[in-house]
Amino acid sequence: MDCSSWINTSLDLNINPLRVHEEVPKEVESKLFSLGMPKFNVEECWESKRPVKEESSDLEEELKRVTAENKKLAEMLSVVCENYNTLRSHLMEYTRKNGEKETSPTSKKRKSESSNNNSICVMGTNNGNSESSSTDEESCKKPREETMKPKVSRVYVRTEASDTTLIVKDGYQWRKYGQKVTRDNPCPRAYFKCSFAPSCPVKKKVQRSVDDQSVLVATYEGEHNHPQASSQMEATSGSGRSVTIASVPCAAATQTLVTLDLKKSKGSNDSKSTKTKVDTPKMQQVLVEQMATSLTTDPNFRAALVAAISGRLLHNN
DNA sequence: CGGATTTGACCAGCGC
DNA sequence: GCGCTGGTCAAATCCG
Repeated sequence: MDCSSWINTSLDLNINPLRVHEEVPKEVESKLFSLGMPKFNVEECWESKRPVKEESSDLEEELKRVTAENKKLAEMLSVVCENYNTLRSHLMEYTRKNGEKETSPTSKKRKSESSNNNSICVMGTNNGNSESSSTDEESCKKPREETMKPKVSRVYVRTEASDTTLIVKDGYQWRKYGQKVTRDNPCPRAYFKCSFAPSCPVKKKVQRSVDDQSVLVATYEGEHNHPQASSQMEATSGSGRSVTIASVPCAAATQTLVTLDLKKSKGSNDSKSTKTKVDTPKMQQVLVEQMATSLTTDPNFRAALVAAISGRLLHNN
């Protein structure tokens, strides 16, 4: 996976050379300050180098050094990305294995359901991106048979409390086949089957949360055996809500709560605004902040960054 | 008119 | 065994 496709790690160091002799660009300064970097004055850096302006060889040397550091930084960043991707894939694999372990042979239908909530996402990011299929429709109709239990994930979607529809737009096409009022919740539960592919065994239950009526709880059972049909969905669904499900492992391991306020997207017709390739914008933000924090706590990185920026300024000049 | 949704009936698991 | 409950079916209805 190419990490650059979903997180822009570019430091965007191409600062306008015209402003070099004036002051540090406000956005750069505020960015560095927000990252916990001490305010530094490029002017001072520049001035401090002026006495040696005649010694061009020194400058060139310095330039080479800074360029090398810059290159090194870029390499470090790519290594960090690689490590992150490796860890992430390991985590996904572990989560999947854990899920299979927990969903293995259970004889009783309802007992298995209660112990099967192995994957919980609080959405925004719900899991609809599974590729493999473990059961067919027939096995779903005969839960007593010794079959692999379908993977179960849960997704929480924030909507307007006044919105009575139980539609969670997740990139797949669903056909409602039933609705039931359950004992523990006065709000009806809606039952959906994936209608994009006739053989797709995935089912979805949607019900409002008892605690918070503005939160829809969508429970997914099984895994899709076809690609995501988000484009079709966006064209056919009547709901204004739009959620693109990410393949973030629904993290029974981390139980990270990420909510997506769908009210914002409701007013907007731009379906792309909530559409991300992998993660939700909030997840991206969290990841970027984590990366920024880990990087800025490294004194070596700070020094290298200052050198890289000043070097770039010199280079552009 | 065909596909999607609604809704009452039916079935099966589970606890007592 | 019986009643409760969740899940599914399928006829009726709706809607584009």
